[in-house]
Amino acid sequence: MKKDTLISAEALDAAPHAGRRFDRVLDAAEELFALHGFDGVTMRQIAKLAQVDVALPNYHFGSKQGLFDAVFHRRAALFNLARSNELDRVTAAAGGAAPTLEDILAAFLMPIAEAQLQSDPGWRNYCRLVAQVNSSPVWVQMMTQHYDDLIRKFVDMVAMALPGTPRSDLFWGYHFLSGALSLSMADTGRIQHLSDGLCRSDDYETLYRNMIQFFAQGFRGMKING
Amino acid sequence: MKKDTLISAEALDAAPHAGRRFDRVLDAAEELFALHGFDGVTMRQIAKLAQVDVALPNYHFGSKQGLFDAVFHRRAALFNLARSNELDRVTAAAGGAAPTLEDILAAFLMPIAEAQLQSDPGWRNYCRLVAQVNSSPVWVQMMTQHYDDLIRKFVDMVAMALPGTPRSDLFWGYHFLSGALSLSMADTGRIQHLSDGLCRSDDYETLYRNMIQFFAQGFRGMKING
DNA sequence: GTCTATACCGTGATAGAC
DNA sequence: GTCTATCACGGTATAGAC
Repeated sequence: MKKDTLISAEALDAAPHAGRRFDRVLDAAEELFALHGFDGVTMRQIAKLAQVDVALPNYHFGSKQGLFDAVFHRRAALFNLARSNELDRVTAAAGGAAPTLEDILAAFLMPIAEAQLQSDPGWRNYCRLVAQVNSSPVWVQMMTQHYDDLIRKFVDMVAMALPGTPRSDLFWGYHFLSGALSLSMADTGRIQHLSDGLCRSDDYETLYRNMIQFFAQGFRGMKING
Repeated sequence: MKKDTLISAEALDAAPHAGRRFDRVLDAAEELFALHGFDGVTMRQIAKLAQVDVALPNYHFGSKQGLFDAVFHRRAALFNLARSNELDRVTAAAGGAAPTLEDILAAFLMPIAEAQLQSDPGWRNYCRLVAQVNSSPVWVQMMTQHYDDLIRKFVDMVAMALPGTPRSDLFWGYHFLSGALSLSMADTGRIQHLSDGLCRSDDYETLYRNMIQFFAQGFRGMKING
């Protein structure tokens, strides 16, 4: 079996259940929550977009909160797996030595770039959702719930690539990376507008290529600090 | 007259109108919008927190949207002035030469650090609000409305400090900075939790000191790219 | 088991009376 | 400038159709 994408598309978009009411509700909720947040969306809007009855989302997911959780959960597992696998891959590829910062950053970021590059808007919507959750004092806990393990793994690998750098500095570095990544996932189009079209918001390749280089330099700069 | 803060506190927190119903509504709205976003807050909640009648916010601001705009607007002008002044100050201090990247970043960031360090929670709340607006596809336009001029000024100064770097790269660099800044303003406490307390979320001094160094390195790294 | 129609009850924004 | 009445809309429970 050929595997040409980091996130197996079959796992989700071409799933045997696709198109069924249950999944239409999830897709509709994902799209609307991504744009307007939890409170900006009503169950009635979701039901309408999914072309199902108002009561159906509640039947399947118990409550609005339950639906939101299900939406967030659905792709988190796939994201974690893809990114964790990539981190393992570069570790293995480096033999016994520590992988380069660039390789670690690429492993951490490229599954996200790939998700945003999909023609299907589902992953892009999910990314937007993550971005909003990550910036909200009341919703962040969903991030810690689903992504802490992966992030600790990432920080540990950066630590190996930069021996001697204080661990707290590495976490600050991750904080900066997380912010930049979060804003990139939000995909608001602001950078395109701000740069008068010089940077294209849908040019994810350039975005992430620059990001890897930029943050590798940033992390290396912390080593001097002491 | 002694001026010991970048943002004059008198301009707002000790204003002659403080404590009046009109201002109590703005303060209450700021606090609630900052935590829950536009749709996560009801006019009744705002009125209750401000200890005014439900109808008063509408009387003064026309609508919920009008109130939100007023809240966002109120501190934007002060922020812009403080940060723009700082940029001018480092330009002047450098004589004819270009200021260093570190000085430019400090001028851009320190007024925000200072805002978050205020004992009064108003500025911290406002920062959170900005962070959420900045990450939302439907609300970003408020950022461009209020902050584009300042950001272009910042990018122009970075361009002078890094001659030869492609302008698009500088905008990508700003995009990364904006993300990191945005997440810092969101002040969700995640970095503290993630680092097991190694980084304290309220340690704004360390945060911004690291940020200046980290991003100066990042920006310099783009020059190599070509 | 899967889904629809509908009813319930609380709450929202706002207009108009005071 | 303040308060109240109104009416639409919110999430959800339930009864029963397929």
